[in-house]
Amino acid sequence: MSTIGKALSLLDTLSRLDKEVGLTDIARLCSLDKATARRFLVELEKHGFVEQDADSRRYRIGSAPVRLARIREARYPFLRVAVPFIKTLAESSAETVHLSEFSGGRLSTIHVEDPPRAHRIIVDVGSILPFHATASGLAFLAFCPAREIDAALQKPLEKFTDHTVVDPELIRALLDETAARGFSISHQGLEAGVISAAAPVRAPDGRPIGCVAVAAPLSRTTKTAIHDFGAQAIAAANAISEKYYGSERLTGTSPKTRRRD
Amino acid sequence: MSTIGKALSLLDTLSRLDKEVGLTDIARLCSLDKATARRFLVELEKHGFVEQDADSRRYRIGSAPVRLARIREARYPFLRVAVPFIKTLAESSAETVHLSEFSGGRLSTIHVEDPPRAHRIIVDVGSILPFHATASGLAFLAFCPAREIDAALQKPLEKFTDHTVVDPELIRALLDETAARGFSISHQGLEAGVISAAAPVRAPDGRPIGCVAVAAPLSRTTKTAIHDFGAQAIAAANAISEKYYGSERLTGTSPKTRRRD
DNA sequence: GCTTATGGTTCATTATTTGAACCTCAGCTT
DNA sequence: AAGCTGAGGTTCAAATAATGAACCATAAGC
Repeated sequence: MSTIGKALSLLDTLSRLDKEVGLTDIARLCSLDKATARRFLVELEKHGFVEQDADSRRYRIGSAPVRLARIREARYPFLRVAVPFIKTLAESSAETVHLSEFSGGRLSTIHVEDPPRAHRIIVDVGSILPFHATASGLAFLAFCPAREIDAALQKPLEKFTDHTVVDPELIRALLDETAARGFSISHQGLEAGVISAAAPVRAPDGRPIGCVAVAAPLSRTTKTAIHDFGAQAIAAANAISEKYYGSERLTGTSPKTRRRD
Repeated sequence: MSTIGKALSLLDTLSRLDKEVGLTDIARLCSLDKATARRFLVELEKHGFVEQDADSRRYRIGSAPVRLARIREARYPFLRVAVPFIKTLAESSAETVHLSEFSGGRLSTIHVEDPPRAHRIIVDVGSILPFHATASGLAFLAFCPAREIDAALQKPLEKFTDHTVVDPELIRALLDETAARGFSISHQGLEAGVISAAAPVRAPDGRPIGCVAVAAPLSRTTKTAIHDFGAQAIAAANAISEKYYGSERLTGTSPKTRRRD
């Protein structure tokens, strides 16, 4: 892997920890030599991507990404456009609704809206959604070109719960079902006791860019209810897509041409 | 410079362009070979930091920073804490108020609130604020350790307008004045016809982390008014600092120890 | 159909990255 | 207090990855 790739992976690793870490820890977590990790951290710090606490000497994500994110959102306001729809859906479903985006080969949660009730599913911003074990992952994959599905299913598939489907052929069946229905269902795929439904937000060329997902406690969720959530997720996802690309393409370059896949 | 540094500089350069650019342009702008620029872009793209438009083949900032920024803001909610104060100040002053943050050796605008009137100063999110030529820059420097002031004044100081002060000794006088008064004034330092006042947001150890600035058209701004803006900027900056570090230090590591400078 | 752009690729040369061993310091144990 | 442990940080020869001139492919303009 290139040096840049390793440094960005370090940054990624750092971002997934829920606390600041020391040099030795981050080096171990990234399987890097301490000296190498340090050089990366120093270089990343120079550019504001990490910060070192003056007292504890531990490292954390810096503020440079905040600047970049604001520029990105000013030009491609995915969150700004999507969040109102997520909010509405969280209210109408009275369950946790989260929005994910595909980036760097993975699907990550970029926004969460909690419903105003005590018993609800907790999803963290920044968490990674495995393709085979989450409603979002399945909804995303189901609308990807075949070769991307193949690639995803060739990787080792972790069994998170007793219910996680890890047989590639069974997953393909789920994907077909999802593609036909327009939304996916994950029945305790990542965590026991949680059921969720998700639908992809798609670019004008059909390629998915992220997902809208509703997550509910299995105990209070009927088959009818989850199908209803799925239908609502489709509606929200399509509304986001329309609004995002509708206003976006005004500044875009050539909306007509269609990529070959 | 290290490879990582060069790649991050490329990312920075890309973020400062107000449109997508092609490979040849970005390579030229970064003084890199085309092949090198391309390898950087591919690597950055793998991690979601840049995106390539499928049609035009041009590059833009990707969505990875959005994820990182949300994690950073969830843990160190500078924007979330600061924005309400900036909004209030924009209303009470009826002028443009912007918030900057020190990151990667530079002071960059991270939020702007426009007042509801037609004739106002425009500030862009992401713009860099030169230390010697802006109210924010002066307010920041004035509260930095002496050696950082020296370092800043040793660099070539660009003369943006006829009024830009570029003599290091005169700037030192402005900094002393700023330190004594608590806020800085920039009289057409960066752009003709604009006057602004700024105050630093400071960490518990006294080190500034960013600035609150009010920018107004010179034509309608009296000396009394600009001093009033300055006083309001101090109040806002202190309120931000208190709220930010007040809640922050609960999860922090060791609030008592004081760094030596 | 030629010219001149563009984006993208190759591979021998070159410069950077790498990491084992090292230092220093703070806290803990005996 | 001496010794130990593990932290962050540094060094420099060896190993590896970055580099860029020259290349190809394609598209637009003439």
